[in-house]
Amino acid sequence: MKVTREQAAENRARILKEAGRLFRERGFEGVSVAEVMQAAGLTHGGFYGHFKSKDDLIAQTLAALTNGGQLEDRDLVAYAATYLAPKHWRDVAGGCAVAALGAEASRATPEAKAAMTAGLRRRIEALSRSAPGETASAQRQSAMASWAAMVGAVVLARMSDDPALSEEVVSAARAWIEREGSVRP
Amino acid sequence: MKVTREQAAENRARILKEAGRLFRERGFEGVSVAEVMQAAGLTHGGFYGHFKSKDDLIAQTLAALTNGGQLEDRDLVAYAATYLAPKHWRDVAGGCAVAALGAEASRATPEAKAAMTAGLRRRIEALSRSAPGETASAQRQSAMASWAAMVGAVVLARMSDDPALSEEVVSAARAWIEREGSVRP
DNA sequence: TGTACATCAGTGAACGCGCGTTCACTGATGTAC
DNA sequence: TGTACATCAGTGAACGCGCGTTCACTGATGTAC
Repeated sequence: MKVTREQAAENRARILKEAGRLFRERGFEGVSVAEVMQAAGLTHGGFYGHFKSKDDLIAQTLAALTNGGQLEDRDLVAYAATYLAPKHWRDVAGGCAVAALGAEASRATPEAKAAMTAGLRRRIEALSRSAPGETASAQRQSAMASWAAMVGAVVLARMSDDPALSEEVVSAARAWIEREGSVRP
Repeated sequence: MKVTREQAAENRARILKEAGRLFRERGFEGVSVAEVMQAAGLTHGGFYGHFKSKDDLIAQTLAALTNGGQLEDRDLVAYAATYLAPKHWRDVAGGCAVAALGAEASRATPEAKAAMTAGLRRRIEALSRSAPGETASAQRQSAMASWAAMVGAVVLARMSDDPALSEEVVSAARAWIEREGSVRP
């Protein structure tokens, strides 16, 4: 049964949204095309009308997750507080795509890596504006180091099976970023 | 054909070693049991004489990678310089298991997570000894934040398809850790 | 030390299953008149 | 505006393949005497 062009576009968007949740939750290879389609309320056969292949879906999902919408123009320290809060780092399916899929994306197709690289550039530029430092270059350096600490802290916190240790790690990263952000050298 | 007990132990060790390389390079689901056995110079049928299942192999590989041998008792700043050097972060198959498999390990079995948690504790304790800070607690906090920044920087550097950007990120993290390590607050 | 045999590490064929992908079909949409 | 038909988004059965795992078998090892 055919469907409105508008409806088809909505379906495609829903596929991407559900793929984003499922991939972050279980990884690219832990989710089948059929599962994504079912989550979007469709059957698996229609998938190839929207995407060339599963690899294509992966690349487009990453592009949507890391380059969709505009970045909140928030202060670096405030951003770190949100990013490192339990509400964010415990929410694997709804949280940062880099922390959940960064390592896997580096082994994915060139298209997937390109999407992640573009997202990384955007994030660095957004954080640089409020990062500590005398020069633009110093600000950029702070932004990159802070971003690395945030991503790493979430990876470590999720990897730990001890909630107290997880909390210690994200708190340590938050404190470090706050200290750098308030005390300008 | 049977084989010396000693030879069997060597075979088992070789399976773990090859699994470690392959898993870091391609992820848990990107490597088959048969590939691991072939890399170890054996056939796939013998696998279940050494391990209960593929999940068991994953857990034991992670345990061997993160808890095997003793940690180099090096200075935090020196350790960061090595960890963030191109020679290390570009070597996915031979490099840090946390940066390569941390996110995937958090979705793996409880045994796998337990191995990673134990490794995390060891690493934090080792780095704490030379980390900056007035008190043991402050040192521990520095060690955790530095470790998060190292892991995150390597994840980001590998994710980027632009070598210049990758280099920028690891250098920024290195500079940050060095600055904290030399200027005691 | 030498012999006889039970043990068991490793082999390779075979299994059932779920995966990504294809394809003939359906029927509502949207266009041409 | 109304009708006739081509289009094409979505369906569901089917495909070939590679995977994790099992199992009957082999033959060198290691033990009991």
